[in-house]
Amino acid sequence: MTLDTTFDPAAIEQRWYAHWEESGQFRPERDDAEPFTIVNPPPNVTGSLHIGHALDNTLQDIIIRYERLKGKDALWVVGTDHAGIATQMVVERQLAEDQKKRTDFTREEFVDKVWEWKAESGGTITRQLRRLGCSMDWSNERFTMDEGFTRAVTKVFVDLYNQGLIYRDKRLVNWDPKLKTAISDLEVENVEQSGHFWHFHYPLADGATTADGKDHIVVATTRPETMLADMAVAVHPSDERYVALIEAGAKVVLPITGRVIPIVADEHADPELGSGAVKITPGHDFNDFEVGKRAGIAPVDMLNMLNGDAKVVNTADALVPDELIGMDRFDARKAVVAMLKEQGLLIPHVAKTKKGEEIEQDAEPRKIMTPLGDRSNVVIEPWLTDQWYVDAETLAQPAIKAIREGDIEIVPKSWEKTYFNWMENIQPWCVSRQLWWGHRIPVWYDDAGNAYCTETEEEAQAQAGEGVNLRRDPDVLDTWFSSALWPFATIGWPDDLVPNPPRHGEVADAVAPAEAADGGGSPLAQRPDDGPLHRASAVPLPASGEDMVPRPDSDLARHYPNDLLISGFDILFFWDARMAMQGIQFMGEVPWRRLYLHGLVRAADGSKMSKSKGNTVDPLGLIDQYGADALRFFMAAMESQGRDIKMDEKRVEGYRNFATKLWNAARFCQSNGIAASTSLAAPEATLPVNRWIIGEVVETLETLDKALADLRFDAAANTIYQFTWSRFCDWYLELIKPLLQGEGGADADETRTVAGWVLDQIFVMLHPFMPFITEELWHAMAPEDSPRGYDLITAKWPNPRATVDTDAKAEIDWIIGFTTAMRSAKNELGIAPGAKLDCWFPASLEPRVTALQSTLERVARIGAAQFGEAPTGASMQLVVEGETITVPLEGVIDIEEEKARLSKALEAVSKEAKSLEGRLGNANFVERAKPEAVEKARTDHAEKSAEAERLAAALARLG
RNA sequence: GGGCGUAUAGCUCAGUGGUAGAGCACUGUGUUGACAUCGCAGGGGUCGGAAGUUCAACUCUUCCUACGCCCACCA
Repeated sequence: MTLDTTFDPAAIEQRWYAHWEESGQFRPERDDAEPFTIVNPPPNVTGSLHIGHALDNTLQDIIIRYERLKGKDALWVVGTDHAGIATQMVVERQLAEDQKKRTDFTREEFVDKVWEWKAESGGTITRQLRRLGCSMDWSNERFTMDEGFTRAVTKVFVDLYNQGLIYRDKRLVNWDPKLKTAISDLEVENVEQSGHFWHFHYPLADGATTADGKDHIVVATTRPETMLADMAVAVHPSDERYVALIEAGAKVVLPITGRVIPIVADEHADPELGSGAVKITPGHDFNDFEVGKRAGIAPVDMLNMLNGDAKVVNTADALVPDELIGMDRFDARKAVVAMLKEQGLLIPHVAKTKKGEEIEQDAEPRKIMTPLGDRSNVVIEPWLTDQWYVDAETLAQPAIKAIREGDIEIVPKSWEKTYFNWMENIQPWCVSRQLWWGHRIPVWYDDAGNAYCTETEEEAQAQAGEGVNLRRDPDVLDTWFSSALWPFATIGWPDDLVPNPPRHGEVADAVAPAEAADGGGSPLAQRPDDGPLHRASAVPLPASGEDMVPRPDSDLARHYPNDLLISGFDILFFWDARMAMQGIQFMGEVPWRRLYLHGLVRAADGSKMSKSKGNTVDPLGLIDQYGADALRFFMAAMESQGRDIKMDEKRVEGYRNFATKLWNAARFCQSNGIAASTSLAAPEATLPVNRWIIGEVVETLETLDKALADLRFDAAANTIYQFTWSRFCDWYLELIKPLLQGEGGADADETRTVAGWVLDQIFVMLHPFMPFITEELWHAMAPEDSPRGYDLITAKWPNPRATVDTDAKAEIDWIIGFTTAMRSAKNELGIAPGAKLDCWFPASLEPRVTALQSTLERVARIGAAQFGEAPTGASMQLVVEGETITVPLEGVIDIEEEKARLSKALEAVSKEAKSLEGRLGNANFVERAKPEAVEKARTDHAEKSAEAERLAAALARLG
């Protein structure tokens, strides 16, 4: 197949991707091969491919293609996430366009609508991943709400419940008043906003006074409206101003409503801050909640004055003024301040104007760290509700240990500290969400409020007793609760679990696979923990992995633990850490051996890309313009560990040029009768240039393997780039041109064979980075008479079985050195680059130069070669590896220019020689430095001195 | 307040205990059949600052400065 003169990525990308996928090559049958597994972070089903996905998936695809080429049973698990809040919001927005809202429908109707939406629009991102060239196993594409996954989620919830690791609790949660759901700590973003800081008086009850004779206590707050739900004023137990009040059991009268509340002693109050007294609103502040509990207030008794919309409602004591009821929290804030002011209890803040005048304000302006919901972007309200919590602290312990003991390697290592810091201070994880779209919590309540947590309603009914009225918990689970199961629930858990063989029995494979796979009499039905599910104790049971194990022949057994997880550091806590916890809990083993964390792709100016800022770069646009291969190569080349990537479109363009370069090199080979070889081993070669390039392949391969083993994507990409362009194209192809142009013969045959072999090695080594162009060329360059029987994607990684030929390397290095010196000298002296110049070589070089005559004529543009003592007179002199080559140029060059050129070179070399001389003259260096360093300094010095002498001599000859 | 990261050529970034590299940009030059999405040659950096360790520091240590990120707290 003759290659087109231009390379058109769009034309080949679609064709090859479809072919790979249709022919099942993303996961070829390799039952006997060593498994290698990566699970893809499931993108939100609502998502479309953004630049961060492009990075994340390119890196994974490079590794998975590399491992596949190395012959492993490489599995890249793919699927999408149901993305509870995000998806529900998308569908609600769609309803809003028709002037409808979620609550116009029943829950079932709405959920059906979401499924409809998913069926129609949920495939966007998976199509886009294909455009990037990602070689995932689509035959097992999963969804976090598909049937099997749902079973896994339910089982995990029930198991954790039975183990006492999931419980229901009444406490403050982060409440999103816009989405009207609880969210976890991680979904809250703390943003600094300008706010106010008010001070006011709480009059002391019963005529009491403070130690300094005041009849009130000053409190300060940024949220005055919550004072209506205050339940105490706290002071530090050792605060002299208030000890007497505490001892006397003094109280304060809450302004506006006149409710009398106690003064309590609590270490939380900082005597150094303000008055040292702090209002306590246990129902609306996380710190106050704790203080309240210490003061003996049970959560059920805590006053709550807001509803789910963050509007004022009556507290339990009905002590909210009527005119505030129904008011939004921010309006209530203004109203409360106005009331306090009216009662003369507001202490004005004295500020200075720019002119130095003092003015009074109601409050001190202040920067306040404000909690915002990451989805809704509204201020989060601490709100007292019943929610389901996961005992994250217990689950975290083995996950911490796994990193400490090296069961999981985090790359780059610097992230370990962040991981430990978070895991060691982990808080209970609120997993219930007041949404309709998601995994419904598998808990049923009877009319008395007893909870039954079972996998099915039937089981719950059985437990509750026949005829008992049951009502299912309306909440769904946090999306991350389900995605935490991704590494094992996508590959057969829990269906492929079988009871652990008896520990004392010598028969390890007691369970026949066939029997285990049988659906009806599944061993699952007799699992040991069958039976009453209301466990009395909260003592953790053994992890499921200890009594149930993966069936030996299953994917679950084979591909868990996964080998590697690649994710952005931004989901380290959300997802990675939770996978570590759940993986260990349910599989008894870490989810993956290595965790690679990459950074963010930033805009060209270094700012964070965001839709609202309008500075996003669309990866699909880049693919359209430069090709998927170029974008992928960019991502790889820019991915150095521990650093974000700044978008640089010029660089993407550069890698498009690289693809074009390779295309043209292939065209050149093709037009010269070179076909890519099908031999794994390097061909036999006699010519230095061929022996040299084989050695270069060997070295490149070593460097590349090392870089990929270390997950140094940048080093890997640069290695193959540099070899292809600077070695193969710039030198090897130029050096073999004269050999190809002659009559033919043995040398030409050998060269065609070697060139074809090297080309083949490039295709394979480059394939993980640029899968499309390499697959295209790999087929196009196959010998006419023996087309490839299989595709590059499932070909074999290079194994040249050759070594570096040092003699050949020395010779080619000399050619490169001589050619470069010649070109440079000509350029500096203003001699036409094409001018063929006769040269006088030292007699010692006669054999080499004679053998290389045609090559040197071509690349270095030499004319006649003569040997021995050069004639005197105006000449250009080249010093190459310590030997002088004279190029007589009587009448052609300006002798002064040549002198200047040589002087400059001499100066540079002398400087280096002198520096080395100084070092060698330092006794401390010679005595204390490593012997290799001293030896190297000696040889370098000898070399530089010799070169300096040569240059000096050359200069002298010019008079 | 705690933690992490970054600072190297005009720009974007690699890098190593032994006197600095790439791509782009820039300058000069070249189109007698692979490629102008190209070739050849070249200019350009006291490696953020200070001190220390060392025979030797861009590299290791400490401190400082600037920028960025994460976590916590601010009643």
